[in-house]
Amino acid sequence: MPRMQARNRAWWHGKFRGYGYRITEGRGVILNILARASKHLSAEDIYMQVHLNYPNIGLTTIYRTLDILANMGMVLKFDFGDGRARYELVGDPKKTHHHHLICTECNRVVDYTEFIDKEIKLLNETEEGLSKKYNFEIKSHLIQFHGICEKCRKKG
Amino acid sequence: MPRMQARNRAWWHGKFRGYGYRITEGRGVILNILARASKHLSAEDIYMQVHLNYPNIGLTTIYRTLDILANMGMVLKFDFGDGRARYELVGDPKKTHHHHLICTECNRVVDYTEFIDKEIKLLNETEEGLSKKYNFEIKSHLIQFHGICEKCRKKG
DNA sequence: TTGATAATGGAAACCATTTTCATTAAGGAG
DNA sequence: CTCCTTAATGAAAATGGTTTCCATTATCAA
Repeated sequence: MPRMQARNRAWWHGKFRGYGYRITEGRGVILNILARASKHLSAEDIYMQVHLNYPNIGLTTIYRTLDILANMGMVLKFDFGDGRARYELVGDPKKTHHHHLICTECNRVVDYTEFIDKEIKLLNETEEGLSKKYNFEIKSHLIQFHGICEKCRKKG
Repeated sequence: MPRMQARNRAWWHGKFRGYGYRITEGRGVILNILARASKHLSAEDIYMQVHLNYPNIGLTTIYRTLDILANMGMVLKFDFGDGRARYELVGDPKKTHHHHLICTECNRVVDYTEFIDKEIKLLNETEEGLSKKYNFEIKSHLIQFHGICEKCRKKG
């Protein structure tokens, strides 16, 4: 693997440095793929894309990188019920805050951003109330709706 | 395993019949344990309790029963992030509707029922809107808050 | 440039869950 | 109640996503 050029500092270098992590080519590649797709990728999805251009980067590195990214809050990890975790890069909260509609038959996932304003308001109130009552430091929330998607409804 | 007495019909027999499932001792035992605990049990938790009095009921049966219970809507299946699914018997919605606060450090789970009224209202509106817009038949929702619990905060 | 050590990859381990398959038992028909 | 079809079961094996191990490589502070 070629040596990283220390010259061009990518947007994510600062954050990595702040956490004491080293800057490596593999991490950059994974972040770029996440940034390009930005939604719903499984570890293997990422691995396959990485492998096209960097066949010597292993699946283990994908998992390890996703793990530290999740710990840094740079990616969100989801479970849509199909036995593999999915990862999304966290972007500008105002633009990208969304939740998921998950089809329990075909596992299709629809992102929605509607009704988010009201939702955020309620969530903030709830978080505040819960934090006080249970002395819980709330870091994030998860909202999903489960049901049958359009295509599966038509099928049967 | 002794033959089931057909005489005393337990509360769940009707539902099972309706779905074409047979009434077996193992299923009754599992349902009783779920009804007694009613929260957060993993398949193995249930297996261990079952095993005390019914050592010939296998883990496979636990999984299979939980699966059909979930399909019938009699139990909810949760993922609290520790790699094993948890199951809760569904009770009277008005009494038992609750969501979870999950500690990302120790995996402790707190149930909360506060703020549920407002939440339900918003949820209903959102579900209605989403159903129309995406032609999605919404069956259920999942709300979780993640953070650090009281004990872990004190630890440091 | 160098040295300490973090990061890596490949293989093996892990472990919750599912599948297989031979056996048992539920429950409708008679 | 008895018979018979077939759903349900248990033990063992398989599965498959994720993690661990460990020897090697590469980052980066000095």
